[in-house]
Amino acid sequence: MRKKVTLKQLAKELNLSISTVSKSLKNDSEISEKTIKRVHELASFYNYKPNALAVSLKSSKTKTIGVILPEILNHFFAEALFGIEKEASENGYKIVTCITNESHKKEIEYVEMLNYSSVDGFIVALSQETQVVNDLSHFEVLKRDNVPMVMFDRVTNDIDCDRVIVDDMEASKNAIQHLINTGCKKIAIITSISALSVAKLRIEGAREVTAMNPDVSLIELFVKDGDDIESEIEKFLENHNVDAVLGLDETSAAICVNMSIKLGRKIPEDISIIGFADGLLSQHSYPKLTVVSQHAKDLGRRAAQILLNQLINFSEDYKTTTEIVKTSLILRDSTLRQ
Amino acid sequence: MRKKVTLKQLAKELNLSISTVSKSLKNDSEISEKTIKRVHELASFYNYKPNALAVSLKSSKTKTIGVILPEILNHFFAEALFGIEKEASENGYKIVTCITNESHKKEIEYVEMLNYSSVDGFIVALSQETQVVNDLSHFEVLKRDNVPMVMFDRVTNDIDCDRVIVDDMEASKNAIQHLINTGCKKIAIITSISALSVAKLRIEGAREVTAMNPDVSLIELFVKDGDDIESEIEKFLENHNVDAVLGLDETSAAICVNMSIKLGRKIPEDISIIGFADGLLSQHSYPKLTVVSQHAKDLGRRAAQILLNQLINFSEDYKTTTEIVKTSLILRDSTLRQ
DNA sequence: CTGTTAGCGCTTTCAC
DNA sequence: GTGAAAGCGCTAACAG
Repeated sequence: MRKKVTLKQLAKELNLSISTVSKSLKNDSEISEKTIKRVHELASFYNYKPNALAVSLKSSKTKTIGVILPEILNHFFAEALFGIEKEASENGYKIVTCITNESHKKEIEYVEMLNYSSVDGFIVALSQETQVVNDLSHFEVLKRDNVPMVMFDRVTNDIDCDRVIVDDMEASKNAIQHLINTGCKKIAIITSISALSVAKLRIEGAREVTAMNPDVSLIELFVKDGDDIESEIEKFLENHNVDAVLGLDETSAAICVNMSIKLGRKIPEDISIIGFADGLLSQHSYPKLTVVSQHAKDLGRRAAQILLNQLINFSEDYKTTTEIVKTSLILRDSTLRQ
Repeated sequence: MRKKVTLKQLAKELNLSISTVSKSLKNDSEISEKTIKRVHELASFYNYKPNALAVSLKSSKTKTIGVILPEILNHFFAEALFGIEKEASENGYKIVTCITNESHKKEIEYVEMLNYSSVDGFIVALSQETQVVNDLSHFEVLKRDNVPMVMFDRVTNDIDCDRVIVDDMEASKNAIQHLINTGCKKIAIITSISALSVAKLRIEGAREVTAMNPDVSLIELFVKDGDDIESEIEKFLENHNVDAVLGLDETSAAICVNMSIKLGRKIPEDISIIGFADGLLSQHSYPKLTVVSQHAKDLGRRAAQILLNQLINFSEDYKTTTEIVKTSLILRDSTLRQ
């Protein structure tokens, strides 16, 4: 099928040895100007490109990063992937993308598939199932083999690796504090992802701030997987006359906006809404949603930078870091009282 | 850093030759039961896995597909990627994902990067710039080398390869016809991607149907790259008292909904809206948007299936096909008169 | 300045 | 039943 020019063929045609051709292509000072020129000319005539596989086998570097994501339809991860891909490609690395669909089993399969030896390192966000069952043996194997790895967003402290996260607790505190500052007294937090590490931190932050404000009450709605989110939220909003909602994930937040409108609640006069969301969803909702931006693209970029740094300047006694990317509250018209 | 067990080491430890070990692991009938057992035991003790690079170099198959996408933040492509990844991984293939960001130059770089020889085949959706300048030489090189390739959604007829597309013209016709059937007389088509092949087909379809209905008028708004889409659309809706809009891309459609509300137009009493959109955006807009679904996931899956079929049963005289995936109009509450 | 050689880890043919 | 040897395409140490 595909027949590609090799050093061997160039060498034969030029009546040179393979190694001379190889060195010439690298403009090795050992080789005469004239030979270098001849070699380059024939090489570009045939559009010669070294076989990446052979180079990798020799050098045991693939210039490839394995990226393991729980989802891709979620805008957060799409954006993170975008950041990772950008950083990687700018540094001459490719990425192979694996989507676990929140499955622990698939995560294990992917890690095993990529470890032999098609990638130089990993960037991973844990699947929901992995976080629930808390079985990390597949990553322990990687660490034992000293494979560079950085986790982002969905991380664990049980594996010693670099981490890039958002300060979810702080972000949540700020959001709740902002609601309190603008006069809200009866605040709801709503989410369908309460099992995730990130959601737990957001919940904790919300509780902490409300605990410090005795005149403010906090009501929590955790929609279970499989429940009909829309109707659960609608019911909840009907039964609890809250004056503010913090949606802990994009979907919950967007649904809160729509259901409030449906129930005839005026935003922001009757109800203030903030969401953890970055996506188009919130930019194009009406009214536009005030959001806690997690800067997913930056998270991804940063994770890639840290990994690339490890790949390029590897040293035996590497110290692991946890980097916290700042979130920000992006105020958008009219989901908040002034 | 990473020290992996090789056949060589197993062979040494077992006092066997490399080839015997290799055959044993494949349960070759030439080898004695006893040896096979010993080998398997030691192999699983060391958790031996063959080095993928070496296998690939030998077989010149990488079990990897190169996926070249113009964007990933666009839900359509995220969904297509999801479909591709799913199909690929179910068949033991990995994907390397490249995002051109609509740049022709990056597209060329990626194709060259992957062609030597890290992927077995390509799945590509052309970048906007490539469609505009219509320079396809990088793909011609691939075809000359007989590299399996399938294009989807953003395709060209100038390269002889498999294609998976949506019948954009038909879809557009159906949408416009639906608007006409529900009594709309002054219809607008709005888009910010008028340069793309897909948009051109949608425009053509709309024109064709309206031409056949003399009492219906069609008004077109093509927002240029770089313009402020929101205000352009707002201005347009203010100046043209249309009773229906077909948004040719998700963003345009969502903005039409929001701007109509902002301008006090009642949906669907004053204005009916349909959009080419699959995303959460439309599912969670309020009122929910009626959409032409492009079934992006199926497009991706199908593209992958066709490519995998080529990779697995390759024959010299392969006939190229263009497959058309059906679209469907998904009616959602209240953006359309009944 | 150029060539020989060994080797990355594996598969496969051919001897023994 | 088992092993030696060649080769995938490349790099690099070492000879000449």
